[in-house]
Amino acid sequence: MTNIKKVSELAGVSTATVSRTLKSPDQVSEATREKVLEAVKAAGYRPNWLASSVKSGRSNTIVVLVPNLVNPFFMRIIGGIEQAAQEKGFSVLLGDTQGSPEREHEYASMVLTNRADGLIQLDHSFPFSAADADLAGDLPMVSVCERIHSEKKYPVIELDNYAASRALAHHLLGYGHKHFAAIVGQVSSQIYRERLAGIRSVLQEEQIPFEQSQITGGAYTIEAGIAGIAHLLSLPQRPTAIFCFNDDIAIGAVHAIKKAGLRVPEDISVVGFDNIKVSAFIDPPLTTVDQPAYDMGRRAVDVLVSQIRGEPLARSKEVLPFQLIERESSGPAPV
Amino acid sequence: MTNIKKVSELAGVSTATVSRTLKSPDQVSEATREKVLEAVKAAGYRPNWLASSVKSGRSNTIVVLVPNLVNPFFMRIIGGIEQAAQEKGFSVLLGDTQGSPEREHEYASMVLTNRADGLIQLDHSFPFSAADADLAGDLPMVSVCERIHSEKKYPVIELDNYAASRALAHHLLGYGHKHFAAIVGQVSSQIYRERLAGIRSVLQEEQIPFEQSQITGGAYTIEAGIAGIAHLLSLPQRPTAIFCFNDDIAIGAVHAIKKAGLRVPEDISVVGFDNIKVSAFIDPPLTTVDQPAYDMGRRAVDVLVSQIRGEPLARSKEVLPFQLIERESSGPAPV
DNA sequence: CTGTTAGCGCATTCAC
DNA sequence: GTGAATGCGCTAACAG
Repeated sequence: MTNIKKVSELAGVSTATVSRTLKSPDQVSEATREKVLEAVKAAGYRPNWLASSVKSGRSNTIVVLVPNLVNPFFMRIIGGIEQAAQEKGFSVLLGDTQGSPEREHEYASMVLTNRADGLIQLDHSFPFSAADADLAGDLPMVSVCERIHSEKKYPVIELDNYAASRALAHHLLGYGHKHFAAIVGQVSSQIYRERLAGIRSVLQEEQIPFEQSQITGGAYTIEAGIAGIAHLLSLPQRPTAIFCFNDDIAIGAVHAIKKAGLRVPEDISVVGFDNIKVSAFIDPPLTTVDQPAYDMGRRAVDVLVSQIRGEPLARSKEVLPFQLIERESSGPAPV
Repeated sequence: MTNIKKVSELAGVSTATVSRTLKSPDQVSEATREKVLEAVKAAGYRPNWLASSVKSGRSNTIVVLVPNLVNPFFMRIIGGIEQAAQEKGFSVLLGDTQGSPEREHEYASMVLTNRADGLIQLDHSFPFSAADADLAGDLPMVSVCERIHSEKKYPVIELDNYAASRALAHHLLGYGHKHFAAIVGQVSSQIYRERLAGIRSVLQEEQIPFEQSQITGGAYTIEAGIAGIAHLLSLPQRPTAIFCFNDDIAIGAVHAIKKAGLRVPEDISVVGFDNIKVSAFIDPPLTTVDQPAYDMGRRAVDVLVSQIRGEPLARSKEVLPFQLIERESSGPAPV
């Protein structure tokens, strides 16, 4: 272990001077600076990050809690987080929770133990358990996509889900659809409520019924899309247009519809949310709502870091713009 | 900041006793243990991770270098890494390099500065630059999928690419194909060479020509698959079977072939590598080679952690089994 | 501009 | 079984 002391001896100066040479070179004379830098090089010295962090009390690290690593939508968010974090001198600790409260708790505790300075929550079950009530006290935390259930207000970066689902509904209405259905993701969530409310508001304006039996699903997975179609095709009134609450669900739905011998969009139109990469390349390409995932990640870091620095935050809710991407999985209602 | 001293005062004992109560409770009498634990609870004390790590000199953290977060294959590996790391008490720092040598360098340096104890490389360009020659000296490091170019031998967890591509080639030969092509990923890589060698070996046995003009591509992306098809369809002799070097390329290829008015597999068979989730649900479902990504991640952690602990490693190369998944994107050669 | 001193929070000697 | 003292590696305050 080559430490600062060894370098100081090598350069014939004090350890303080070595430290200064590296942290604030302008406080050191040209001559000694050169001497020190040479010694640093000769010794192959790198300052021990752990030691500096103990002093400052800050780890310049943030934890990202994500329910599922394989969802490309989350990963695009994390890409934005990573980029922004690096620009600000922060590292990213990955917290794959798999939806487990114990794991969430464990990762959240890292902030309490100075292992990290703050938390970005891509899941939405915080505060996880009763055991975390204390812990939730004063954590620097930002939520992406989903508001956090807690007395304390945490900032949130989200999409205008209400408006986005209204846009999708109008898009499908424009094609003359009258029989709708939805395959949703996690039910106990803000997203679920807002998107459903958006759809309902439009259909009510048009006096089109939308019953509970037309809503199915429960997970953001391809399998949920397949199972959802199985259910919906068994209904007495088969829907001609289906809202899928993310693109994975939509991919499963398209797959199942085609497997059942029906066509997309001639028999059934399918629309999704997220605009993941592959959505443009399946058959048919998916009509979906583009979410600026990368930017959401970047903004989350901005907000979190100012929280960590104790700066007052301008607004606690940030709504990013969406974009309706019309592709070929939606079309005129069958006659 | 509630520190160990505050707790010791609250419990009326020394800081050493508090420390012991938490680290090795059996060295403390029942009575004082209870007293201390009560004080810990009352103060809401959590040991400062940074401080303990300075002492031990180990951060129990590993860095994962990944070229691209959106590739679901990598993310499955990282899922395995995360799981195994957590079981062993390690945290995972995410290093999204985007293929940039500067970033790779920066992340690799973290190990030198005690910010992390070791490195898992999912990319394969180490040692990144000349500047890293020193750095490469004695880094605990494991490579997944791809051997590292360096004098020093680093352990590697990989697939038997040679055998896997031979299996694919035999599969296609069994369907009577005689005109082959390949859309490859990164060219300067072990994977490229091994897979191509596997294909070549089988085709040579059958006296089937395989020229350089039948090999195209250069990136592991959907776009590369599309561009590859554009090239291959322009050849005088159109191939009837195409090896894609990952599923993303294959998805692009299938998309482009259908867009050109041809059918998969009736006109052209397409096979991939990786078996990412969505491959089973596109139209047609993809014939591909399943790589045990999750297990690869787990094994990588096993090997890395024993390296960190200074244990001698049994073997420096570990080859995991593959599985040929036959689906509907491959079929009889057109007559 | 530079060296000395002190201390971050904790864990590990070594005494008792 | 417990406490006092020491030091991890580094940086900040204070002298000079």
